[in-house]
Amino acid sequence: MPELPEVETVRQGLERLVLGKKIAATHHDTAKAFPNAAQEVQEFVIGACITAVERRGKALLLHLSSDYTFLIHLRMTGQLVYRGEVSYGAGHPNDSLIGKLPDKSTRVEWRFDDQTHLFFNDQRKFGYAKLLATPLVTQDRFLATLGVEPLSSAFTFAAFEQLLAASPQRNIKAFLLDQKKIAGIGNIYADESLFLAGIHPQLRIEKISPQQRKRLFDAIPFILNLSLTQGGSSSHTYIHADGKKGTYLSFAHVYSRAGEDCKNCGTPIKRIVVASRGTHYCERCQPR
DNA sequence: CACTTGACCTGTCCGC
DNA sequence: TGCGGACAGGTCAAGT
Repeated sequence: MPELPEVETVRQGLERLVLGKKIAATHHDTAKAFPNAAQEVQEFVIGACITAVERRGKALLLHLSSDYTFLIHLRMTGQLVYRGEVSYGAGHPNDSLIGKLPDKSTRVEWRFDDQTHLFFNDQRKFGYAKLLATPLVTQDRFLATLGVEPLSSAFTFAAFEQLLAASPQRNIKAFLLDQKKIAGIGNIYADESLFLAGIHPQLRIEKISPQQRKRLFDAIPFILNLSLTQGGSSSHTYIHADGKKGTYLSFAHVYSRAGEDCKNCGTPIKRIVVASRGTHYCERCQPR
């Protein structure tokens, strides 16, 4: 569920909380979550400092002073949570923080030399944190094929139209979810941007009018930025780097609102399956 | 080759 | 209350 705004919010939190910290130890539970050899970790991680925190699509990059980089993907339920020495008691204003760490969902733990910790928690074990030599990061199979960043200056209407023109037969929702076209849109923001653009999620791209294309092009950065200003969307598994929750879903237009009234016209929001994903839309505002 | 589908996991919620 | 089944979405390998 972490999509671009959630991952970017985590990135900003990590930049504030762990930039410059020196790694004293690491611990991990499964080879899948952290596939590197112990020898490699000992040599390039222990004693190294975090020099930069970058985001590409939904992936995070923790650059180290050793010229190695952790490529971290949260996938569905991954969380990166920093804990200092402070412990919050019940009833404290920060009681929205998830509980004591590490817990049974902890996959990786980084301990810094000031005795604070960064935890990578992942209930469903889809995510990973892998160590790569920094010059090889851009060659990673996932990163190398990622599409345009929708909040960058490279995402122009001309570029968007060119991408659409290359997939005339595809339905628009599957296109939006394809990270090789545009990087960072997931199920929530695909549904929300299609609602704002008034486009049916199953509409084939060749059937989308020039006006609708422009509305969709405008809606994508609009909705991503709106969510970003709210600190990302919230579900029971998404959490900030400091352990607090986001708020966006509380005012989603269609996502997760099946059966509820459309905020535009009052028609009940429908839920269908498109590209194997739950898909929410208003059949009146988003005609086929 | 472009695209679609099922698998990967585990916790939660709903109906019986 | 317990239990089975649907559901949650990001990406990749396998299939069309």
